[in-house]
Amino acid sequence: MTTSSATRKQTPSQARSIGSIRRAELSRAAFEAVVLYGLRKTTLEKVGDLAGVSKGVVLHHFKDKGALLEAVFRRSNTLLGDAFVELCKHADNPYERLWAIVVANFFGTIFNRKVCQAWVSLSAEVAHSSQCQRVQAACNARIQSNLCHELKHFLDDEDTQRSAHLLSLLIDGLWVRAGLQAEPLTSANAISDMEYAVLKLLPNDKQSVARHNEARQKMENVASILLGSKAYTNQTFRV
Amino acid sequence: MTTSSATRKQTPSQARSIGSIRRAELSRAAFEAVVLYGLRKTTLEKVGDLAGVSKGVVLHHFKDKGALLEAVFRRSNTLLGDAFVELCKHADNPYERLWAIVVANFFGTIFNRKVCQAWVSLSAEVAHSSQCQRVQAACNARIQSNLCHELKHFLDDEDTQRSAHLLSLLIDGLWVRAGLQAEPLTSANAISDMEYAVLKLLPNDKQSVARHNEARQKMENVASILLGSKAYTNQTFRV
DNA sequence: ACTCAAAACTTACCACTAGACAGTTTTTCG
DNA sequence: CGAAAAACTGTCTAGTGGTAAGTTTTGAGT
Repeated sequence: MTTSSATRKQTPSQARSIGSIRRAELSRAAFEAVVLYGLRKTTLEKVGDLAGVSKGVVLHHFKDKGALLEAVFRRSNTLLGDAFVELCKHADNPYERLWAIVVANFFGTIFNRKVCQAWVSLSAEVAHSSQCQRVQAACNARIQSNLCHELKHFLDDEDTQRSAHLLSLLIDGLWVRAGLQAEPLTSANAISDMEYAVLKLLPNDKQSVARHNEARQKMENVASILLGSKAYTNQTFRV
Repeated sequence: MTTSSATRKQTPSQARSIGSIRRAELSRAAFEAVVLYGLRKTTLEKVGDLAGVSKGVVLHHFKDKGALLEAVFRRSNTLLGDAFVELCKHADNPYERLWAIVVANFFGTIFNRKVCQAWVSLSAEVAHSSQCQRVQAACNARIQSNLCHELKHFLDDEDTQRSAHLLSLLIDGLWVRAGLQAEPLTSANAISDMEYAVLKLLPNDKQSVARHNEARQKMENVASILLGSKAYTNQTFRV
């Protein structure tokens, strides 16, 4: 009773407080602003405008600009993680789960020049916040753990660790490139690069290659249905 | 001030104009500022202070802050390239030249948390400038071409291209990680990751492994002598 | 040595931004 | 209802990027 008095909000149908809703709106608007204008030209006022409120409101919900960007960063990573979880529900074996990870990271809706640029900006911006370093570390650890969980079906312990690490590095590399490179880096290209790496790191006899191919195509299909239908585009990373 | 008049004296052997000297000084100071304070807190005034001049001077030599950061970016990439060229002079075969590329990118003097953080910040900042996109593209092309030139001794054309691409992606990934990760990523770790990748992508029979190992150690030695002695540390990326 | 124009530099200034703050409206709940 | 908490607004300040006008230094031509 006394403990719950801290969170005094209790609208039975709506669990979230207005504050948390606003914070979500604002971090979404902030991400949009970074995508639209670039980090350097993203001001609190523009974020407020995009959310339909005044600049002051932004600072009322986030103690400073850093905290706002921190929230955006956390939110982006969460969404990326969610995409993987969603995709994983339709993956039935190690091959498919492996490709669920890859496809979740590179599917067209969230993998494009502007978004990757924003991601790089945010990462750089947020690097001094120890809070965000933990988020980032947790995110990397999660991806790596997910990769390990699947790769161990194909490799021994030592190689599983190293390969998972390499693949996660490759993912980061592709995101940076996509953000910096002038000519756009398509999802197909990125996934193809990952495929080449996977086939070099894992057993690549004829049968394995075929199963990887099959799994990749299935997850790409699932992704295009899931991310296309579910209004993921409007809700999250629309550009 | 006698000091300022002394610095402005130009010996006939020095062909460079005062302007280009100042620009070099300023871009060096700007890089230092980004490393010290982070991009967000790097102001023209601080850059001026680090270079011992007023803010106005900075804008006199660079039309705006973007142009300054652009110069810093170009300068960094040039220095990285020079390190490779320097190293390459002591490499006598494809193995050693391959490891010259790797070692040049990851040797301790220039590969550390602060510098990588600065690199990521700059990359993100500069992504909108088409001028810098060309610099970046040229830089990537150069690394990839260098890699191809050596890899083709071990692989067919198709695999050479793809492997070179993968390795250059891996380099970017490692730089980003080094910048964002809380716990520092050592040169040894980075080079070890590259080694694992190289051995998976290239022929990895006993003899090849031995020659790679030998080449890696030689280039590491050369690097520690070259970069240590030549005051590279003071001149360029001192932290 | 003198002139004078260009280059280097300084200073004063403007528009805008992050952030603080005090005051006002709206929600929430006893 | 009514008071307290939360949401919100407008205003103010310190700082920042950028401009422009003015001052000093440099150096090439006479």
